[in-house]
Amino acid sequence: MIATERKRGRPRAFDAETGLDIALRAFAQRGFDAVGVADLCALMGVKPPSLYAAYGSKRDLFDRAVARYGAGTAAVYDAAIAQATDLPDLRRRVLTAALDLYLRDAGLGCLVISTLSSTADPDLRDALSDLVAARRAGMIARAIALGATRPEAEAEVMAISVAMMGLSAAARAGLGAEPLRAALDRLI
Amino acid sequence: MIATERKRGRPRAFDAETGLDIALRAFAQRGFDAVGVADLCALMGVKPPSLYAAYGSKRDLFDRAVARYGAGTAAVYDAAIAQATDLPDLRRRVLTAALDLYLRDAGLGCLVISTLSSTADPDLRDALSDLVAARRAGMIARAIALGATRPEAEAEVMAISVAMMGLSAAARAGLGAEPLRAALDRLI
DNA sequence: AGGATAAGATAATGATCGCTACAGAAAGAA
DNA sequence: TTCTTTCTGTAGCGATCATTATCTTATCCT
Repeated sequence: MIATERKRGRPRAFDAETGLDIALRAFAQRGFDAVGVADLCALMGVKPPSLYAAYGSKRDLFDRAVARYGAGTAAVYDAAIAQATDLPDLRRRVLTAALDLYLRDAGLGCLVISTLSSTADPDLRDALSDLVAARRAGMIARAIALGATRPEAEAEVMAISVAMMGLSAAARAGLGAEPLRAALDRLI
Repeated sequence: MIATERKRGRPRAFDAETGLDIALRAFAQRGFDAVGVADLCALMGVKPPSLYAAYGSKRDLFDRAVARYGAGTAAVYDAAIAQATDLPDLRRRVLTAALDLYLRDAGLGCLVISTLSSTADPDLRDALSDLVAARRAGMIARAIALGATRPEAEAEVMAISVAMMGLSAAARAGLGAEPLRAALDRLI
């Protein structure tokens, strides 16, 4: 633990990391647009000026939540992709890992996908779309490394991506774990 | 054509059916929440009081759009379900029919699924969720009639439903027709 | 023409949005 | 203590939300 030097001025009365987790949960559950600053403040037990001093803006807070989400899930996806032995195995590993993530915390779905398909902000959609495209690119590269042709790889990864969008939406819609796992078994 | 009896009072300056189509497009493209009454008025070339006089409320207008959408798509899905000969054929017929619908008009996605996964209104979500559940129930009944056990039928229909959610989200995200068709081929 | 009826536009309602000016409070530094 | 720095709460900003009261305009019926 780095010796947190005592800072000058009045100390913050809440933990910024805890607040970020709370925001991440709220954003994943209801999407960026549906979570108001007033909601976030109520959940964190904080007034708007404190939230803005700590995080900048609602969008900045969301971006930090996405970064945290990505940091927490990258290892899972990277491992699934790296360990895949062929195209069907890639699909199976990625989709089962994704569904496990989506079902955590009573079915939050994917923060990125959920907001991508629910926000009205074009800038935000573009940014999240880039994230999804980057993840797809990584899977395509791996599929090609496993011997697939580029068209094959692109089609397979698009199929995986579509399935992920469906699983995220279904998990967030409240569909239970067992039905979704049974359904996923049939998509693999 | 029924002889539209001349009504008393000042005649309406716009066509309510055309306006409903415009609203249907806007709702399917951007979701219920993201389309404001001001947007609808601008698209229809109408002022708010006229819109409210013609349709009641934003929610009423949306409900009428959903009814219209359902009336326009029910035949397609009913045919796909009725013509299916076994479980794989049911999936193939329903998903290809769905994707064709989703790709119309530069990728509107499904009005019901798009709004279901983007609105913050719990009442609206419940109503749309019931619509989706009803469609699933129809498919499950057909699957059982085709010889599947109930668990089999439920799992297969859930797989179809998850794929539909993914396809709708993907189409609305702007992914092209050919990549999506290639991906769908791999999910069948 | 004159009255009845209904749709038009203007303009405003209260509520909520993301965000912030301002002043008071709590800490270290002098 | 007094100064400086940084956070906190109050209270409110302008913008936008869905919705509507009011008045004017256009048409039918007598």
